[in-house]
Amino acid sequence: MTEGNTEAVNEKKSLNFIEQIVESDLKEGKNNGRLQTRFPPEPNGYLHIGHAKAICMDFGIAQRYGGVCNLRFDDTNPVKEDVEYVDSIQEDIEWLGYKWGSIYYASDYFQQLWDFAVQLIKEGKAYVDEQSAETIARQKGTPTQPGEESPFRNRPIEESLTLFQHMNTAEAVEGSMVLRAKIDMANSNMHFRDPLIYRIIHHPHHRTGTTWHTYPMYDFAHGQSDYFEGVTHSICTLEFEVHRPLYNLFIDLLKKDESYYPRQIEFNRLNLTYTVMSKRKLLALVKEGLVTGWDDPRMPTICGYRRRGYSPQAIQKFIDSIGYTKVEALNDISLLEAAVRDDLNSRATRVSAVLQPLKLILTNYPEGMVEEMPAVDNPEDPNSPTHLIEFSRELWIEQDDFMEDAPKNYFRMTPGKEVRLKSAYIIKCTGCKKDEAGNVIEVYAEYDPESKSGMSGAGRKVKGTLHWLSAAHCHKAEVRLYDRLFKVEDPASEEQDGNFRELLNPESLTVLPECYVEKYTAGMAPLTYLQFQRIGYFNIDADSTGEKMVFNRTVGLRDNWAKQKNKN
RNA sequence: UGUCCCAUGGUGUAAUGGUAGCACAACAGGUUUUGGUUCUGUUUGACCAGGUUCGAGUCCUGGUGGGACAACCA
Repeated sequence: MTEGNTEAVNEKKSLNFIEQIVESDLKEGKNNGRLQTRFPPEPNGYLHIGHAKAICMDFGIAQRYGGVCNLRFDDTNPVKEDVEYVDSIQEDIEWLGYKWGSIYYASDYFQQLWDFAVQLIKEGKAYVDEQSAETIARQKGTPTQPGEESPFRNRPIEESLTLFQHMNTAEAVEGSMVLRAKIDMANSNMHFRDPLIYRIIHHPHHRTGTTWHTYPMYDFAHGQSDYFEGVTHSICTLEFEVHRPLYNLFIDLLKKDESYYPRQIEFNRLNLTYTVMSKRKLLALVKEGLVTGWDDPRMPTICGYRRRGYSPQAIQKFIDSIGYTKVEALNDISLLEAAVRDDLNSRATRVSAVLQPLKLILTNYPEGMVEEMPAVDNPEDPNSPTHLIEFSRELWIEQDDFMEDAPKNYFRMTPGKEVRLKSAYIIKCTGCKKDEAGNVIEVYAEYDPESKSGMSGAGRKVKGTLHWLSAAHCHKAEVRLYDRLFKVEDPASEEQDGNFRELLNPESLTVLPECYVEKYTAGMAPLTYLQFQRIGYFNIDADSTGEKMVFNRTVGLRDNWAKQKNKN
């Protein structure tokens, strides 16, 4: 008999609806058995966690089914786009752990798209409209009322051809004319009511400079770009559902080969409680200085989470847990926090830090004596290394860890009770000193020399265990605590007339400039994953200098005491 | 008075016509040199009405509720 069978390996995970489609397409031999996806961001902002969901789908599904995923910048609107974003997008995808096959730009296809547009004009399927934007909008009708046809709709083909050429010259006046596809002004799908496919823009393009003066719109670029590249599964979010018929229509006009047809599939966006995901709003927060930048640790951007101390694995785990469906969901932030705690529990190095310091004096510990106590880097790892931490007569503990009159279920320092100092001794609290105002300024205790960790006397049961730092052997540090960016659960739904700024949580950032941290952290690089024992997960900020280290709180530890305290 | 999409515990998500399960959250307890981790247990669910079927969360019809669509944005 084989010992310890492989049962666990067979653990079946159900496929999401997109995986099912891909699997069956592959099985049926569609597209000659090819799988090709693309991640198509517009380089007009930094990537946020909603993009991470798309990235995990686009790159992940290609990986799982032996396909390829390319990165394509959807750069058809030079007014909003910039190379700054092109660079940050690549950095963020790589940080998340994905590799693209090739990098493409929609702007690579400007000539092909132009030629296709010319072909449509020649076939009488497109025309230049010289009406104003307002007039065209009015003629569009409404979702419940049909539109009316433009007076230019049936102008001679030659005229449209000439005007289209003119649209691409420096002399063309922005807004004076557009190219429209001639489809059906009465169609119930608004996107079929002679959609605009080219508009005049003189703003220089980040890649093509001033070569072009007229640029294709999304609907005339996206599907065609997919087609030119050979994308088989064009996966996007739900709001593009109504664009799909138009996507297919242009593909049909382009198609030369029965064996290949790209397919658009839509899934639900990622929405998170207590934050916003709209690029417009995130940009406003940055531009107005309401946050420190795109990488402010309170931002839902990839670079924000990175700086906050989230690991790529934690983000992937979260996205895996919320799944892909067609239901418009609002995901609770606690799912994200659970994922990062779970990941960091095995990843983070444990160190001691005191955020709200209170002096503790061990009155029977010899003055001038210093011991080095071994501390485990990560107790989750059986092979974890240890490091040494100095112990002496004067220590820092947390203010929260002492209470003069304590309730019964308080396991920490209170006169007459014993607690353990982690990795050191069991001590008994003997009293405290207060200032005139009654604030506790020093706590006193006696240590039991027989109870040092590792000695036989250390075995006795003591309910509370505290972290500590030797006052003479630690470093000062600044610690930044972060809370939810918005004070309401769903700012997007509660905002009215752009007042989302008023919904910001005024206490989303708390800076503690006078904290203490173990010397062990001194040589560590920014982005090191740490756990401040008994407090939470923290990360070293890039603002750290040799003089003073700066830490960001990623997420607190689960805190059952806080819950109990509130019940008392 | 349109077209399309969606509806399973508090939240998110499974099941592919055959015992409604999982994760998070919540609650109770065991273990613990982190009030962490871990382990055990508990509470909570099919939008409504019809129909098809031996059998419907699943298929059909009609309602109800939510969302998307009227940018020279993507």
